Amino acid sequence: MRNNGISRAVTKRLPRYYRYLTALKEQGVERISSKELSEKMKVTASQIRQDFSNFGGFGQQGYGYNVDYLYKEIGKILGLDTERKMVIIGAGRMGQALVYYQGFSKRGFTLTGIFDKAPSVIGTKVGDFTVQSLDELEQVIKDNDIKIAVIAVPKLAAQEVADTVCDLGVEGIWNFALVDLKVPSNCVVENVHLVESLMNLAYNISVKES
Amino acid sequence: MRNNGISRAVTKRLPRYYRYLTALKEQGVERISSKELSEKMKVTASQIRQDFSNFGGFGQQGYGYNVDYLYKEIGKILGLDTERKMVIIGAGRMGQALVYYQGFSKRGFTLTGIFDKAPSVIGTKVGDFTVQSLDELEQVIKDNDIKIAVIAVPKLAAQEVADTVCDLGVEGIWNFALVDLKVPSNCVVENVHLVESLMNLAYNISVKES
DNA sequence: TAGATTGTTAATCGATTAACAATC
DNA sequence: TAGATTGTTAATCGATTAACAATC
Repeated sequence: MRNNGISRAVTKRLPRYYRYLTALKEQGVERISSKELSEKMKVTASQIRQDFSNFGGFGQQGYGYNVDYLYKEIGKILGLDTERKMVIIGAGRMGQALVYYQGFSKRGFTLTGIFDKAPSVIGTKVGDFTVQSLDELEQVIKDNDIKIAVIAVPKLAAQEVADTVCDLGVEGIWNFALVDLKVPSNCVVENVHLVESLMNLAYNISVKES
Repeated sequence: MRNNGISRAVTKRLPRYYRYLTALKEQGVERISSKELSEKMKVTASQIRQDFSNFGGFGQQGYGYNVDYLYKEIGKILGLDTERKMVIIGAGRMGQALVYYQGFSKRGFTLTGIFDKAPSVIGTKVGDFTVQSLDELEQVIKDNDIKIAVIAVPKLAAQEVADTVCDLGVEGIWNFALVDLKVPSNCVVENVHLVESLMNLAYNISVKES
């Protein structure tokens, strides 16, 4: 992938564009203008054109955007054309739920294993996977070119796990633990802080009531 | 709750403030200045003061902020002082995982039931709960003053569920389905779109590699 | 060609940061 | 009182929207 220097405000919108384009493709729509897409997505047409132009622009004057082409290009930008292997660390409820979670594999994310340190869960089955000991993690990451580690351990254990996997060459951490992880620059973190999302909901309910 | 008109950029940061204040309280810290907090949280002190001043300001010149007081006030703003009952709709993997998810109950969110329409799961146990039929949902929501519905059904079923619960007076939807829900103005939605979060991670990995 | 719609430049709006007077 | 630190105003920066020439 080439381009950096593109603002986070823009890149955060890409997955949503991708989702709408997926739907359009499924519906057999061939082309779409920024205006039509803006109506569907409830954003301005200007923003759509501005966003895409960051990556060079994918449209054609007088025509609009070819859905299939745009879909593929955004997929490439998002790095969905590369298969990335990942492991889940922590076989608690969240870790287990993520094993079963669809939507990964469709998008080039391949789950390779799930790990825990508790002897009581090591060796148990979770879907098609057998929970492995954390002691095996190093070997598995090295042997399988694992790119993503999903951290689903309690918050007090999370930083240590992050240190370990970054050391082992993992490039990205999908963090479900409620802490801000410190990672070296070779590693990026994406947080999923569920409680904070729920608090935002609570806030918005409170405001609405006021 | 009183104030609206506060920008989303600000309110989205409140849960993170709350998290840091919880930790400070646990550590027995009594007071903190915007400068100290800014160093911990890696934001500017200016932003912290600006954010809090939206709600009237909680500090004292020359002293800083009283941790306990600030913690309580932000809790109030977030609506965490009110107990809110919620139901989970969809007893698939995600719905089940959310039943077990800690962190709710600590924050004033009380789970009251889990529902599904598939006869094969109705009646089965998930933790302390028995999965109920969707047919019972209306009665349960009405009888128990349910404020929040967690939608954890497949995307094609999500809008219909949303229509139903909004009709029944639910005030907020915590949506795990990968669709943008249309809801009336008496209802607010907070989305948790996991695949999109994972795509953001993939993007950031791609950029880093470039 | 005429109409449509892009990509891009310019204008506006909002959010963040800096500065400082007020005051504990 | 003197020092510290707030709340707030002003300055800057960035993101969004509007406008339009370029062009398919």
